[in-house]
Amino acid sequence: MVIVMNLDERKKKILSSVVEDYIESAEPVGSKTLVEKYHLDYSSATIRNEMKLLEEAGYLEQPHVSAGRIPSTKGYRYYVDNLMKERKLSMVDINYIDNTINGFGDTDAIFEQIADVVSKILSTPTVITKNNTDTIENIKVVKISDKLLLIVLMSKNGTVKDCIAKLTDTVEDNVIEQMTNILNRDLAGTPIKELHLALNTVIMKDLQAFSGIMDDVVNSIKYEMSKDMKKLNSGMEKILEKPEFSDIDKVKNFINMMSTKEIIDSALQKSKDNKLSIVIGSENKEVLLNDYTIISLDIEQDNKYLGKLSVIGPKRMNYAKTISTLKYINDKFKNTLISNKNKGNVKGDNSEKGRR
Amino acid sequence: MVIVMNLDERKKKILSSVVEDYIESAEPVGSKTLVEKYHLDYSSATIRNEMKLLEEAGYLEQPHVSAGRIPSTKGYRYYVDNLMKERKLSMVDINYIDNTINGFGDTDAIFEQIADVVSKILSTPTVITKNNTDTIENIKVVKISDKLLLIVLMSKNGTVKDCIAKLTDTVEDNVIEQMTNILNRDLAGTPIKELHLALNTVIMKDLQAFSGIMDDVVNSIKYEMSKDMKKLNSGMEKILEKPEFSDIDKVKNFINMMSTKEIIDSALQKSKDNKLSIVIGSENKEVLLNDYTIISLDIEQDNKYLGKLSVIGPKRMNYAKTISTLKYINDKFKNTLISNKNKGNVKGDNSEKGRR
DNA sequence: TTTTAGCACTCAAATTTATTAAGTGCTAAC
DNA sequence: GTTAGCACTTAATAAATTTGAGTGCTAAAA
Repeated sequence: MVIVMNLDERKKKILSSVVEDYIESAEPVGSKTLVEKYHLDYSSATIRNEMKLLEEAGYLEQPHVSAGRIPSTKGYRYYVDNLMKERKLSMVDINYIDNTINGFGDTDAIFEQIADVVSKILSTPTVITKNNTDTIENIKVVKISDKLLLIVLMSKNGTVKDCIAKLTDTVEDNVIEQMTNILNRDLAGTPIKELHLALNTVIMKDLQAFSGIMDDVVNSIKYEMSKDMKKLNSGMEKILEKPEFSDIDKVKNFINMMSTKEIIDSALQKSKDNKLSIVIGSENKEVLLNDYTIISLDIEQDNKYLGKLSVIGPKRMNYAKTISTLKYINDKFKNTLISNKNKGNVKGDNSEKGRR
Repeated sequence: MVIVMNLDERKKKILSSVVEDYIESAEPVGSKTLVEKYHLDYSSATIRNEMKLLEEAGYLEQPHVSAGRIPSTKGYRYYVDNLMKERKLSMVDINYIDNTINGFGDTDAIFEQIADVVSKILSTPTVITKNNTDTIENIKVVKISDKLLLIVLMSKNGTVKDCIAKLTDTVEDNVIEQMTNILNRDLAGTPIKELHLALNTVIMKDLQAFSGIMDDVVNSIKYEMSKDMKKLNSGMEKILEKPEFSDIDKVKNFINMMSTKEIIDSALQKSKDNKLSIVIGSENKEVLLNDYTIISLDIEQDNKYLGKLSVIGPKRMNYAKTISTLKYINDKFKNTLISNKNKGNVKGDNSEKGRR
């Protein structure tokens, strides 16, 4: 679909240098800088001619005539697709991730930890979108005290979510059992995003008799499931330090945009096919996001799609580092977290060794 | 301790008008504005003389010689203590609160809802500090599946908190029972803030035998209890619109300050004696907070102290509205939320009526 | 044909200067 | 005690000036 120009080696080198310098410095890059800093064995005049051609081909832009060049969306795209070198995550970052994400708590808690860690490392807001195509597999209701029930929802993909229901009346054990059975019968297999609706139907159809208790239980479930379908993470403190946010209006617009669920929602729905999706600047249909890049990675486990981890920042973001961070998190996630299969196996291995 | 000047009626009226106008407009208030807007039956020259006296007495300050006056910390203090009229919360706000806070979820979830609502109404960041002098009353451990335990912690004050522990090995029912008994025996009465320490002791002393499972359980509890002892709430979007944040450095400093746990921590510990505490500007020992006011209200229920609800904003905050909002929340809280006694009573009343 | 030195030109950003308007303090009269 | 009137101060705004980074083009060199 997109026609990729054939760039000769020198042009590639120049483009890649401009992108990398601009990512680092946030200043338009001039011909002199390129020659000096990136040891291009040509005079600045030659580089200037090349840059002009690159601009005419749409890879670079010039904020104004007496400024250096900055990459265009097309330039970033070419860089990401063809020029960028994979880089390994630094040991500092690896250690930080390993020591911070501990796998305690329910799925949401772990997602939150991940978003936190990614924000810290990349100095960027991070959003986690949970998979709401996942379906309910099993519901348990546990009586904690006279008027407190604990409801545990387990999904097909193995995530766990629980909520507390405070009852207005006391309730008999056998009532709880009946209720649990009905809930399981009617709700098993329901996609989480349809749970809201399904609960209404269930109440109408089969749970009239329990209406007193059910209101409390159902409302608790609804509330728990409805909240933070998208988990927005701060990371704001650090992104504000970036030079693109030296303008107060940009700060406000960005913060507002990030708080507008609809914008973020629609932006994140794009990447359906690819596990790693990179949407740069004007590639994003939402105009307000045209100055930003969103990089998302599907989080999977045992080939089950659990959700999407997305990073939102200025187009001038460190693509290489972002991608390697996301990938590292995903690898870690696959092997250690939420499911305990592997953790169990490791222990199993140890005990076998011990046995001989 | 503080010497309160005797201000005559005219001075009081002027001071109160300056404070209220400045709270509304964020601009230094001049003598002419006062005469016109607040119908003071004197010429601007007279008002100027009075303002000069008020400044000399320390109630007002002048940003520069050709500007109007703004209230000093002492001026705000006098206003809050002596001049401010209590105002009722508007019906719009009351409805918003009533419709948004629903009482579902555990204590943390409800606190979060409250912080959210307060932020929205006051356009200000809101912090909730949980009472960590509360003690553990009862611990329940529920087996959800082979390798999943649900641990429910109930405190003396009636708050509930739960966490999920993922086990590395399967566990027998009777083991869970034994473990639960030991946990309850050893931990009942432990203050929540000492739980971390106490857990270590318990493991050392009585739970050696269960070490395999306990690690997971204990870590889960620890993690759950350690996180968000202070729940910081955003509300940032809206506070940024206020004119004091038109300077980008102030924005950054404020956001950084709010993210620095220690500062907020120490600032909130002040108000020990009073249920409603107001710390204005330089009354705050933390220098970074000298431009801000913190208003906190103890949240209580059945005379039990559950935590503190605090609002942080510029000195120029709407004191009357903030206070009435906090009070309304607290009243609501006392009667409806967390505990279900009242809710139960209401239903009971209904059924009695129905019975006749 | 490709590269480069050299120079005129452009334009944003920084700096300086001028203008404006809001508000005061003081004096002298009411 | 109050107030009209006026000189004075100063931040904010606008306008003018300077500076400097970087370009594009031309013509000569490789």
